[in-house]
Amino acid sequence: MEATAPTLSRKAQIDQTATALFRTRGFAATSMRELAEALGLEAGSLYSHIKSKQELLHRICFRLADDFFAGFAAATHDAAEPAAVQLRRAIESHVRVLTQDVAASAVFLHEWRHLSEPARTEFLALRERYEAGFRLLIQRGIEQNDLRTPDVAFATLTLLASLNWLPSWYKPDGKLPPSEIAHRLADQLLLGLANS
Amino acid sequence: MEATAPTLSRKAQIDQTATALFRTRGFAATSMRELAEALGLEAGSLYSHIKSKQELLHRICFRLADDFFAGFAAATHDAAEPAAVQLRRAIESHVRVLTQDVAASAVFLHEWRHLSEPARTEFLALRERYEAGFRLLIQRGIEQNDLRTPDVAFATLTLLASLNWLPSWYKPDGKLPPSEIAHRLADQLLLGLANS
DNA sequence: CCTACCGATCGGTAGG
DNA sequence: CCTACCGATCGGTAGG
Repeated sequence: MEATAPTLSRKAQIDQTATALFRTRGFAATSMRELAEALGLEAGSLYSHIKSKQELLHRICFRLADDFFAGFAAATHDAAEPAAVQLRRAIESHVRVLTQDVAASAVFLHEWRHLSEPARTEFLALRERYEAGFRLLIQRGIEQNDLRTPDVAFATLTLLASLNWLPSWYKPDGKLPPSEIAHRLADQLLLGLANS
Repeated sequence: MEATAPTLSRKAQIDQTATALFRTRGFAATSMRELAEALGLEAGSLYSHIKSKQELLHRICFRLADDFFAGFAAATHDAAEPAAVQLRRAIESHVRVLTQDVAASAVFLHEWRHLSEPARTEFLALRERYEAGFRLLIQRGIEQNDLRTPDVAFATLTLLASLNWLPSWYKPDGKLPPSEIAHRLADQLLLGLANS
């Protein structure tokens, strides 16, 4: 019956617990013994479910990357829309992915550098491609006269930076629902803090 | 005569090299043997200059904290100025500290959680106090009718987030001088991306 | 999934 | 600043 608790496969349980530990203690500072203990088993037993510690990090980082790309694609699917509207949708999608699994997002944002090669290089290429998507939206928004900025690349980095700080303070049980957070972030970034 | 290279004390050399390693590889993943090798000596020899690995992290993090506070105090010294002007100065000061030593800034921003207690708690209290300073400026800017935002705490976090992403892409030899970067960041954050 | 273990490496110290 | 070393812990494996 197990009414409330969702039944996760052992592998999914390991992923989830590893994500939480990597987030709070960092990848390098988390030992496989800690992870095993958090799951209530012995260190050696982990290896009947996973190949290595590195594999855990790899799966976390690349699953998130997939989610970000899927969300971006959906947000910009309607080519008839103004770029500024697509940008707003893309911001909301980005926030949705971040808030859906804050722990995994934090690992994605801060622990990717511990990926071993060639995964690390591959990861950076994906991230660059994702940023390029936002850059293009801002560029087109300027051409359509809806946006303005002296430096598109600069503006893109700043925008994503504001969004990516979210996992460091967002609490899933907070009073603001993710959609409202996304809305406010988009407003603040697009309209600024200055009055008129 | 050692014309160009500044003569650093051995301890300062250790700090500097440790900062660079902690930044690129992370605190936990950096071994004292790596650090020693980068300095051209044996691991054991480090301990005639420092007490522990932890001491290195502590010094880096708290020196930066001092710099941020000193800059903020100078930026907001003139109580006769409108809060919005003080805020702009504080943003510029923050960017100046970040760009002055990007490696140390990155360690300050990402490796502080490896501080052992009670330093870690003390550090978080300092950070909270610093954020409160920005929050107050934004609050007063609203009262003086120069700023607007539905949520001051939210706006403060977003603003600092945008600034704090800088060490992850800033290159000291880039074409934009720090003052210009500060100016653009302040503009983008205060005025937004939207046209009119 | 456990027991028992491997070689490697860790932060740090003693003695010079 | 080096040599030589300490106990502890690391990721991972063999065999069951």
